[in-house]
Amino acid sequence: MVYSLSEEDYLKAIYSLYEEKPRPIATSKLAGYLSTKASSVTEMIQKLNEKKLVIYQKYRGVYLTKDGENQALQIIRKHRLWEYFLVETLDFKWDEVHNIAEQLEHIKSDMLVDKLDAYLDYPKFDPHGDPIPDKDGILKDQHKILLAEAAIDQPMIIVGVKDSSADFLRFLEKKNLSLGTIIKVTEQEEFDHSVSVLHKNQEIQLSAIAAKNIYVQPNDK
Amino acid sequence: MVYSLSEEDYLKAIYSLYEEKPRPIATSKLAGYLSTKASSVTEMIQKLNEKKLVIYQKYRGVYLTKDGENQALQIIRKHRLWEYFLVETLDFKWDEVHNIAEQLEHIKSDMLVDKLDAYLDYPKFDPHGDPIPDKDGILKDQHKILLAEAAIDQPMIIVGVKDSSADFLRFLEKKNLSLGTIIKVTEQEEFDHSVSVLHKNQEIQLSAIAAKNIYVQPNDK
DNA sequence: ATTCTATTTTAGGCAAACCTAATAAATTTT
DNA sequence: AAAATTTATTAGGTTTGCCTAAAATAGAAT
Repeated sequence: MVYSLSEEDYLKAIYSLYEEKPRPIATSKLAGYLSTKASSVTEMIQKLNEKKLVIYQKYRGVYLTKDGENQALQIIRKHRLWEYFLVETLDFKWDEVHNIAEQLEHIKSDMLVDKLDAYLDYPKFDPHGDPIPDKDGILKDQHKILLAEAAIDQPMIIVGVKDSSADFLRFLEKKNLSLGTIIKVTEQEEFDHSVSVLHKNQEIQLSAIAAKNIYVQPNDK
Repeated sequence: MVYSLSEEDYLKAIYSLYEEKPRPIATSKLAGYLSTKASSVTEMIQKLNEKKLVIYQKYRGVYLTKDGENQALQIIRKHRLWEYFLVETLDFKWDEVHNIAEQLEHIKSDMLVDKLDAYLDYPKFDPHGDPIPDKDGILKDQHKILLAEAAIDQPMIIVGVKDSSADFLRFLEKKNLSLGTIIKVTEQEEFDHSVSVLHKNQEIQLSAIAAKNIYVQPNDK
């Protein structure tokens, strides 16, 4: 089955929303997330309900069926693969890719997704550190933690950011930190919770605020 | 200004149509090309006329304004860049890329086009041998000729095909011929106009029909 | 020059997705 | 538990892009 751009946006939105908040998603939550009106949401989820992509009961919110979830995962897969492509292949910055990926995720071609995936060498995480679902919709889980919580002297790899504002990404660039950078916490300051990290024999100072916005993962595997 | 998917399709169609047939394009020509009805075409070109992208006069057909032509060229630029990307980077076959590029050409991001162009190293021709307009909409002209018309013993490079059916492309593959292959005509048969070409010390026989569907260019550049 | 034919335009509708305003249901407050 | 408030749904419109059928025009044939 092939779905409209709007239908795809709704499926993705529902999935995204219940990663944090619990299922059934309220109509108003969706309307807020999609910058649309509650009445438009009601209309659309009724349609998706008929297509058996969601379970919807009047006044009780909505959640995805297995089928709807698979669809959502495939869209998210495409979104994140394209983000990875934009950053790794075309040299975009982390914060520039979202809008473009929002468009690219709707391109319909299984072959394209497969070939892109292969070309990128089957990446497991996108540039923001979020996992990329595989062909079957399976997500590798992340084990990512905040740099602020990393143990001293353990080699870590930067896998993403929590704050993906242009300001923060520029800040990281200035400090020579980016996706894939391998660092080691050498010191944690008691009084302001700032940290010192070592990167290629260079000592870098990061405030608590910065350290709480960088995701890292133990560098083994 | 940003235009709808349909508007873009119409602009591109008008441009494509008057590469062959003369300007003003008839409503029915456009309808045929776009697989839509004449009444729909009338409606749309009236809208494009108001937006000053085309000049339209009742019953007398339509042609592009300078602005409309620039828009069309930018869409064609995107289409052909993406085709080049799909074939060169993702290893698609020539005949598989058109539908996907039809979708990708509508992605809106100047930066994406620039970066893609740079990544591909500013290609001048797409995999079918058609020229890719540059940022300013300038087309390099091709000097491509049919293999059937190539002089004997002059090294030529395959730059495209006229027939891009799956059948023909498979045929070429079987003969070990593809985009960029360098060949030399060694013999032209008088009686059936078939040709013999040399490719890496291998003699290949091609019928007149085949030779009339392969575009080549002198291999100097 | 008039008639015939083919093309084009206009008129009137339809579906998708959105909107505002009115109503209905659920939830919270008293 | 009733009233008040918040949230959700329905009703009725709008826009975009398509369609069919009817009317208008242009071009060809007599």
